[in-house]
Amino acid sequence: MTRKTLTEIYQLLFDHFGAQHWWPGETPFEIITGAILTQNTNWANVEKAITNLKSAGHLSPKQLYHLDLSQLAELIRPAGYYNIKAKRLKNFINWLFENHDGELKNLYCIDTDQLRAELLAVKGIGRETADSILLYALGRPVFVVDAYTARITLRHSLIEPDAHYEQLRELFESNLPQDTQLFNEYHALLVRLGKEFCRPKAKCACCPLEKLPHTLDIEYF
DNA sequence: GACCAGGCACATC
DNA sequence: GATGTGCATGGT
Repeated sequence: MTRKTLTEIYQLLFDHFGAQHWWPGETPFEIITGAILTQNTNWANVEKAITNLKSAGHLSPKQLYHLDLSQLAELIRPAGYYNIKAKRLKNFINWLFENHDGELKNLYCIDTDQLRAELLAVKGIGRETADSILLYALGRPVFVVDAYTARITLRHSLIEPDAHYEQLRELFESNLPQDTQLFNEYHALLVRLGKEFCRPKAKCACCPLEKLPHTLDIEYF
């Protein structure tokens, strides 16, 4: 039995699926908006909401800052939970204006741990959303854990069933080089794998790495 | 019609 | 700390 590291597993996924080109968004602010809108929501629905915001000329911190809450909610309606997500977007914008002059570029010089704590203090931004913002919008080497990550690692006995978010994050961050591009691609590949092979009610037999070439001898640590 | 989707806050025990 | 619930649209 060949033992494979998380790095080697990554290589198998990359060789199989190729680059995923995440995050799908043209600007850091679009990425942040998508991170909030995609909470428990299909990405296709999020794209519709983002298209609405773009078409209406509201996809910037300053534009959103001045946009009425009910108007914002209507624009993002396709993304679901539109009332609460409108508030969450406003909460982020208000934090940005009250603490950082409304400029994303002012975040670049802030220490990652402090920035994460500030983001988590914004109502509506939890661990996954904060880490998605840090990694994909701000380029910090933070591993993003999501439902797919938990499901895949659990089904392959990489973690205990009762493992928490931070334990999952630690698993990846402590066993991989602190490399933003690697974390970017790895998370995207896990999502790709999860979407295709690791549905909630699917059994392990149909699930992930067994289906990939040359992976039958994987033993996780 | 049921299930699912790149969560989070809050109430309750 | 663990568990349950509300939030909602749109695709399969």
